[in-house]
Amino acid sequence: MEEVNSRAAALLALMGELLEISGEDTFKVRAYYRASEEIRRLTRSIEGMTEEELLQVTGIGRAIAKKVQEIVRTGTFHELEEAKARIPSTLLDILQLEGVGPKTVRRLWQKLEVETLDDLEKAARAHRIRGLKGFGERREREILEAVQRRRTSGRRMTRDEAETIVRTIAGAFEGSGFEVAGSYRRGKSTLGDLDIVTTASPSAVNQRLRRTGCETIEEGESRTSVRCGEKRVDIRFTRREEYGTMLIYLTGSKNFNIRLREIALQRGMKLNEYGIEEKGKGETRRFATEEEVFTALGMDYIPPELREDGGEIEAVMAHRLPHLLVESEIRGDLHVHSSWSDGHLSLDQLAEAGAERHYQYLLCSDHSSTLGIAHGLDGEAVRRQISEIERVNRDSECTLLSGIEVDILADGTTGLSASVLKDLDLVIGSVHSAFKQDRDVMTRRIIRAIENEHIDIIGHPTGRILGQREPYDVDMERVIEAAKDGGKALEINASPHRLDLDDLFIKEARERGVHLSIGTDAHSAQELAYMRYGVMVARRGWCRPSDLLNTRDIKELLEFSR
DNA sequence: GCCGTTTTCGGCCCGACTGTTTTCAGTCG
Repeated sequence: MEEVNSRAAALLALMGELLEISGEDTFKVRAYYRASEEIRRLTRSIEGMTEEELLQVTGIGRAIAKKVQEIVRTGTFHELEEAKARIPSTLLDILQLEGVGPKTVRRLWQKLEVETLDDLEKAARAHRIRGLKGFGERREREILEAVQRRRTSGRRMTRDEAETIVRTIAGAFEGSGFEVAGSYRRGKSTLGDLDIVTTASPSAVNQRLRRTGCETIEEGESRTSVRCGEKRVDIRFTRREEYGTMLIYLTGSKNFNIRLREIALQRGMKLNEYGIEEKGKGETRRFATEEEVFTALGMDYIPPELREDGGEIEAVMAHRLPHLLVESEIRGDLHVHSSWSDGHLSLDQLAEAGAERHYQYLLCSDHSSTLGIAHGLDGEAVRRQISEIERVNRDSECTLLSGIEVDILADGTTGLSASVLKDLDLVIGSVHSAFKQDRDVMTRRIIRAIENEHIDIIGHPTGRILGQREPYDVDMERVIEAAKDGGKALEINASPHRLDLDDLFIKEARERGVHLSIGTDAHSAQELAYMRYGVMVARRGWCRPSDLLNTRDIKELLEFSR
């Protein structure tokens, strides 16, 4: 959120990592991680917060409150600077390796003077690691492999990449059900690995997995891990009558599980992935569904997308969890391209594809002509497209709305003139050039577009492309404020390569009452199905149906643009 | 380092799996 908040969150997390390597008490380490997470999620700026106000935030006590204030004043805090002087920061790269934790990092550093990935690779190749007590040949080889994997990949998966892997291994579960849990089920935009729960028999699955071409990492009766195309997949076997607790456990998040188990303890129960044990009774109650588990804990059901320990537990206790948007409430897609610019479908085919998805409308939003590569439309082409859309709409179940995705030029003006834009049903303004502008220039550029009376929606507001391009430097705080003042909408771009806005900004915009719209940015009929990703991140941002323009019927929608 | 309808001190989520262990520490989720 606020720049200073993310800085403080990063520094507190860094402190946690350094303390881990120093061999500090794990509870102290956890306290830093917890405080970091809380500050990252905070919607107000820590700048100007008093110590007493900071203490109101759960997970922040006297000591961390003072450090936070020191960060606001000086940009860092002295314990952190001391720790950094003591511990080489390059050790953090080693800590990130698969199978390498803080104790290992510390020993490699102190015994073998390993400080960098290069040092580690050399030590492994020279067989110096196997000489350490507690390490063997095998461990040395695994460390070396982890270093090499880091060098070749390490990038997180997009959701469509994850789905490809799921399709590859689905055959191994044939006959029995399986469900992808973990961050996938929580609707995260990118995924580090995949977690699968199944009631299938371990031996059958293990045997079939070997034929999928995935490499086995470990194999057991209750858990098996494989690597498919460099990505790790963890599979947990469970009995049908324990499915509910196992699914909760494997869906996470980790912090959510910790909170849930703490709540169970407070109520005299012990929760694990097999069930709930009433304290002192020694007898475990089992649950086939998640709903039953939440009920047993005295809670309403919490949808997976909210399970981040980001306020949902407090909300559910107060019975104030929002009714989240579901995909069937979406009445249309508010960002699609046709063959008039760089899309694959004609206007007739678009209308047909929309009707197949039972949509009332599709916003046809081709590029404007300033974007050369995309064969954009000029004013003349826009006029011809409008009359062509009128023709298509005469006998189509799904109405095409006339629109454009107009470039927001470097100075904040638009790539098409007002005389063209005024005749369109809805106008999306997007940044497609000059990404390197500094924060203030970029922010003012986008705000100028928001203030343009003809622009209704800001497309992919931060410009990120997952795993490829960082967001441009923009103060979303100010953009959200401007969108609120101007009554304009911010887009949730549902392309799995963008998912922009992200969930935290969605949540903030929603809380401030800013309109949001979901657009798939589809260039083909299949890509209209990206809507599910958009709904997923909207749910992660706590969106109710009324927060989205897409749930309006066509008449209400057009009122928005007036 | 944080926290309190058990507690202002003494707890802090819980279990699977691995390697090199002769009884368990480290890592992971």
